[in-house]
Amino acid sequence: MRVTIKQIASKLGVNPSTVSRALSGKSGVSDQLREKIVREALKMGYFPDMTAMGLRKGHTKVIGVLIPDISNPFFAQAVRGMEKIFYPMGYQLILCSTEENSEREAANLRMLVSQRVEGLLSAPVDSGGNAVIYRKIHAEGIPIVFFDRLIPDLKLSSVITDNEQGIRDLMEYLHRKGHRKLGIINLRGRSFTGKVRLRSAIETAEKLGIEIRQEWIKDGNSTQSEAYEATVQMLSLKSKPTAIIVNNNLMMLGTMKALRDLKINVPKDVSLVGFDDSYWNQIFDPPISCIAQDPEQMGLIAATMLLDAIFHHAKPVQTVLKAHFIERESVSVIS
Amino acid sequence: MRVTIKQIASKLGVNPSTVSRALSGKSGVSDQLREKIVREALKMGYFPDMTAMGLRKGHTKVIGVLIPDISNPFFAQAVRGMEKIFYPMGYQLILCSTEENSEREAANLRMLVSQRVEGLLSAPVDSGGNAVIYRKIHAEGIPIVFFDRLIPDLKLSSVITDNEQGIRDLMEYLHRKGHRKLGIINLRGRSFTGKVRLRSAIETAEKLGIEIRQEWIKDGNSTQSEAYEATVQMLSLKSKPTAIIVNNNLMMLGTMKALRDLKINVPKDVSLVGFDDSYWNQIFDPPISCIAQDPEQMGLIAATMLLDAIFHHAKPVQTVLKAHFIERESVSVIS
DNA sequence: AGGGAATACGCAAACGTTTGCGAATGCAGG
DNA sequence: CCTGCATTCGCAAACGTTTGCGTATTCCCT
Repeated sequence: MRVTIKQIASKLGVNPSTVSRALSGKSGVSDQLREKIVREALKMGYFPDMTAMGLRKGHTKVIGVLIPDISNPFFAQAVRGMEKIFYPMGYQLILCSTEENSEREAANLRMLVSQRVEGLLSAPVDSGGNAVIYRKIHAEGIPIVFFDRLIPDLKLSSVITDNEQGIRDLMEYLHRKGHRKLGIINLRGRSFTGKVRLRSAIETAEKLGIEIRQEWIKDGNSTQSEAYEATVQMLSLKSKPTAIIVNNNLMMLGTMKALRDLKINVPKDVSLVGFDDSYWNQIFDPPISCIAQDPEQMGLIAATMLLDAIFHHAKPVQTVLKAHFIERESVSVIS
Repeated sequence: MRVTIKQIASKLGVNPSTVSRALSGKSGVSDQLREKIVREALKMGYFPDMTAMGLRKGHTKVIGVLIPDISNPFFAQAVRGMEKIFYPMGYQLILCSTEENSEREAANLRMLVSQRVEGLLSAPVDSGGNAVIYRKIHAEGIPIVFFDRLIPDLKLSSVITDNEQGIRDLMEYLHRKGHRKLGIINLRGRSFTGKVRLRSAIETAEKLGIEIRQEWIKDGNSTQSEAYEATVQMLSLKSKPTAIIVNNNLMMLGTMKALRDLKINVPKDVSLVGFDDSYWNQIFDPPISCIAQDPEQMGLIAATMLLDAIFHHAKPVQTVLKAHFIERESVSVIS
C-alpha cells in the first residue's frame, strides 16, 4: 500500500540502511548510488513516515498548542505568529481548543504527550487548575511556554502582556478626562487575565480616587451574548458609571450591541474603552479607544522561546510585553 | 526517562503483551491482574505512545486540516466545528495555515501524509493548483473532504455554500431597491470562492439588467488594507456605482474604514452589502445587510463526512449549503 | 608493490506497541 | 481418572525507521 524504505531498497537491491542514509543526506553512500536512490524514491512516490522516525529518533517534529477559544481572533492571530516560526523549521502544530474547560484541557494535555509532542504552547484556562499535570509534563522533559495567561505557581516560561500597566494607562486616561465613576465588564472565572485585570482596576481605582461600586462590576464568558446582558444590567441601574472598561475583545461586541439597542450614545451618554484591539474597534462608530496588544507578536515570541528550550535547553524565562494605548473617540470629557 | 509498557511489565514481573492487553481493555487477562496493572500504570504515570501505536496499528488518531488563513474568523469558526466532532472521538487536529500560497499548501500536504494523518480537511488555496497531489493522496487511501472551497476537477467529497444563490439573493435585493449600477470588491487570485462569486455576479447582472463596469470590479487579498485601497479607487472614479458588494468578510473591514475616511455615508451616498456575516457586520453603523454563512456548521458537516469516509469508506459526496440573506440597514431605496 | 587509511555498503538491533499463536493451567463433564 | 474445552499468560514477530559496528573495496602514499 504505502511505499516504504524497504521497498525502495529491495527494488534497487540494496540495504534499507543505505536508502535511509541516502535520503536523509547522511554521508557514507556514493554520490552515484545516492542519486539513483533519490530518483527511485521520487518515482515511487515515497513519503517518509514521521511516526516511525519519531519512534526511532525520539522527536516527532510536532508541537502542541492549547488555546481557550479558536474563534477568538486574539488566539487565532497568536497561532498565526507561531506558525510563522514553526513552518520554516518543518514543525507541525497540533491545535487544541479547550473551550475554557479545565477537564478538557487536562484531557488534551494527556493526548498531546501521548502524541509525543516536542513542546507545548499553552494559554491555560485556569490560573491554578491543572498545575499538577503541567508540572508532570515538564518533569518528563517536555518544554512548556505559557502565553497570554499563565499559572503563577509554576515557574515555567511565559510571555504575557503587562496587564497591570494596560489597566493603569486606561484608567489614568479616563481620570484625566474627568471620569470618577467606572464600570467594568470582565471575563468571568478563574482565568489569569480576568483576575489580574480586575484586581489591577480595583487597586488603581483606589490610588486615583475612582469609584467602582460592586454593582458596576459585571462579568460573563468570552462571548457577545453574556456581555450584552451584563451591559444591559449595568446601565439599567439607577446610578450609573460615567465610563465603562471592557476587558475582553469579544465582549466588546456584545457591549456595543447593547448600547446601540438601548439607544445609549457613546461617548455622550457613557464613555467606553477596551482591553485588546481586535479588527473591529477602529471601525465602530465611534472608534473605540483601547489598549492594543499584538497577539501575533506574542505567538511569535512564545514560539521562539519554545524553540530555544527544545534546542538549547534554555532555562525558563518570563517575558512581559508592553501594551500601548490607542486614543480614538469613545471617551468624553467631564468637567 | 519516559515510562513504557515494558517498564510496567518488568516491574510487575509480567509480559509486556499482558500489560498491553490489560490497559487497552482487551480480553485474555484476569480481572485481578488487570486491576493491578492499571493501578501500577497510573502510579508510574504512564502515557501511551501514539507514535508506536500508530506504527503498529496503522492509524494515528490524527486529522490534517488545511486553511488559507487562521486569523480569518470564518476559518477559525470552521475549525471550531471540526473540533466539536473530533474531540469526543479522541482525534487530534494538525492545523496548517497555507497563507493562500500554493507551494506552501503542497509542502503542508506532504508533511501531513508524512505524519500519517488518517484524513484530510482542506480549503484549497487554488481551484486547480495542487490537484495532482490531492489525487495522489487520495489514491494512497487517505480520505479527503474539501470545505468552503474545492477543486472542480477532483470528484472528492466537499461541503460548500451555494455561492451562486447567495450572490443572486444579494443582487435581486439590490435590484428590488432600485439599484442598477453595481461595484464589486472581490477576492483576488484563483481561489474557488473568489472566482465563483465574481462569475455569478456578472451572470446575474446580465439577467437583471444591472450594470457592472470593468472599472467597478476591484480585487485584493483577504485583508483590510487592500480592500481599503480598492474602495478608495472605486469611489474616486468620476462615475460611481450606487451599490457595492463586498465578497469577503475581512475586506468588508477595509471598505468600511475607507468609506468612513472618505466621509461617504452608508447607505445615503452608497449602499453596501457583504458576503459572509462575521462578528462585526451587525455592530457597524449602519448594520450591514449580507449573506450569512455558518462556518461552524460547515466544519461540523465536513468533519462528519470525513469520519464517515474513514470508518465506513463512504463514497465521495458533494454537499451544498444554503446561504441566507439578512436584511439590515446598509441599502438605500433608489426611485 | 605493499601498507594504511578512507570510503561504501550490509547486518542487526532498537524505538514502544500490538497480536497471532502456543503453552500451561483450571475446570467441568463423562 | 481421563478427556476436552476455556481461560490466562508468555513468546516472538511485526510496524518503518535509524545507527553503531563490521567488513570489503578502493585509493593514496611511500
